[in-house]
Amino acid sequence: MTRRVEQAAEQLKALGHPVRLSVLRRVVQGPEAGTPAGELQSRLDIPASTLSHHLATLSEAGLVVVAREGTTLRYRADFGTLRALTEYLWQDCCSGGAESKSETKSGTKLKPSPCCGRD
Amino acid sequence: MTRRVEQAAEQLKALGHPVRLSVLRRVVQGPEAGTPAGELQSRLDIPASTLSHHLATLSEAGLVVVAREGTTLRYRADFGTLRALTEYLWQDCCSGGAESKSETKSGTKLKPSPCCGRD
DNA sequence: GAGTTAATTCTAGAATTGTCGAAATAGTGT
DNA sequence: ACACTATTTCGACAATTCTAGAATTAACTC
Repeated sequence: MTRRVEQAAEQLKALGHPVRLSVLRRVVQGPEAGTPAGELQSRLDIPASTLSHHLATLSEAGLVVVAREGTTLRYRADFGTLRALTEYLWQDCCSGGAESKSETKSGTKLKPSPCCGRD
Repeated sequence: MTRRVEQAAEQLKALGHPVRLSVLRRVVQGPEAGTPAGELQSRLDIPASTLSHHLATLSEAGLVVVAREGTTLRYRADFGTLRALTEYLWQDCCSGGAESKSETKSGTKLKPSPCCGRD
């Protein structure tokens, strides 16, 4: 159980909630400078305190970053973290599933995931 | 809050636990026919009932598939689901973070995620 | 059918998470 | 300092999740 596994699990868990996943999507698609918490709140239509709690979760997991601008707080995605997580997931868990989308030119059913033996 | 968001959240949540993430890694790297629950159990060194619970969670989320072979149950990864999830995560949440890895030939900081307006 | 092995389901207690109103904090303008 | 807005923190309760021992089911062998 390396540190990386724990970290990835924490981040995946943070994404594992409909509201938080929606928040992330909005934030990713929003302006580079970040999306104000208030805007997220009115779009998602949930109490501010609830949203704030979810934002804190995303933030603690390192998936979003916050910056104050006057009285409003702008949240933006941390693409570095996001990309690293997706890559981890892909490499360690998903790649090699060559069967799933018709057949690859080279033979069928190659052994999955190349990166092994380090957990 | 489309169905897809809910589903992706459920799957991400299932991955959001160190034990389950470890299980998935083992299963992905294991034999195509699937890895026996007992083998997972001895490797991870947790009570069988606890592991069984986690396997059920992964299974309900559609991330793994089970098949009986005599008295043993073999779990294997469902690469279709896994790939779809990774793709979803990448496209909707991560792509566009072009800054994170040096600079892409074409200009800097393009607007993130292409797929919008459907949540 | 009795015995054995593999794994799940049952059950229950502890711990964590989710929700949200009320109160507090931070920043801005007057 | 006061008022106003944006957002968080506090506090409390409900709901869910985690863990693991005990009981159970399933399949095989003799």
